[in-house]
Amino acid sequence: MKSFARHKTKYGLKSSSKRTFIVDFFMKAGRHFTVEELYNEIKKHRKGISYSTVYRALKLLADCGLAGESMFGDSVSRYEPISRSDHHDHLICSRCGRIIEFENGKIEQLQHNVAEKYGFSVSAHRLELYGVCRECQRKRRRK
Amino acid sequence: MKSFARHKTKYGLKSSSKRTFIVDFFMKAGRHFTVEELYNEIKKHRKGISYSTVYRALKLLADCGLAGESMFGDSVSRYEPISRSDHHDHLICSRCGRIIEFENGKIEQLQHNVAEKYGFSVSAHRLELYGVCRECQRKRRRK
DNA sequence: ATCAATAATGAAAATGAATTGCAATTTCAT
DNA sequence: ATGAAATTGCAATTCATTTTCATTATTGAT
Ligand SMILES: [Zn+2]
Ligand SMILES: [Zn+2]
Ligand SMILES: [Zn+2]
Ligand SMILES: [Zn+2]
Repeated sequence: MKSFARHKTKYGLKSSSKRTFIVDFFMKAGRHFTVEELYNEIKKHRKGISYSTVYRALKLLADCGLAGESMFGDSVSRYEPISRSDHHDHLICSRCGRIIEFENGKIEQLQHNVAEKYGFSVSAHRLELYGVCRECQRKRRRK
Repeated sequence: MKSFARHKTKYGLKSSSKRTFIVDFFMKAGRHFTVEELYNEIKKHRKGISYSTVYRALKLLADCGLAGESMFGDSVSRYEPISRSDHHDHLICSRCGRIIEFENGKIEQLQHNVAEKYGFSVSAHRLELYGVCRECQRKRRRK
């Protein structure tokens, strides 16, 4: 990832094949991971990378702004790659864990209005809709 | 609280003056508390109530649907009394911790539309705007 | 009032994810 | 190649949450 290289210089980091592997894998995957999920996934593809290293790589990406960190109510942090100014919110299936991303300009605008009304200077927000996804609803019906 | 008494019966609970005190205090306070905050607050008004008891009372209220539980990104659960069908969302000041509640019907409607589009059956949602509140912005300017 | 059954309580221990300390290893500019 | 500095693995620590368990309190029945 070119942008990670940029940050690497900026923060005086040294390169490491392990971290590179983690970063590449994560950025390419383009989906959400807990530290443990990413650790387990990476373990399948390359031996000898510890949990700590995965953890620190994700933290680093989050600090660099290349990864977003969020907790969907279960006290476990989840990370996802941030392409570049691609904001989105989440639909989370309580049954199967599926995470769907969406973006709604009108909602964003209305949020802005609300913040303005209270004199708030908003730097971030999160909108999460919890429920049951279409597939899980179907499964349930068939039973 | 009448509704708590109802649930007490339903769940085969016995009454206890300590728990009653906690529940009353919490429901009347009408604001957000972490377990520790409520514990400390209650300690000022009545001796001999342990952290465990406060913790369990809050959990119970949450199970009964009389308290809402949420985590505002700092990995600490916060509880707030739920009057009855009073949904609202939050503005959270990252500097002073102030929590402001708001409700916006248009946003709620748009959320509903989004869920529908993806075939999601939504049971809950959370919308949190993080930033700096009006007061903190003023303080900062004066410095 | 007494008794048994069961819930509530407090204090300590257990949990579980996040985070850190540290010695060993690797990177990299010189 | 050398040394300063970063990276890594593993164990240890942190910190809120949750559970355990011995003790106490509540409730209904006798
Ligand atoms: Zn699902
Ligand atoms: Zn996402
Ligand atoms: Zn503030
Ligand atoms: Zn609230």
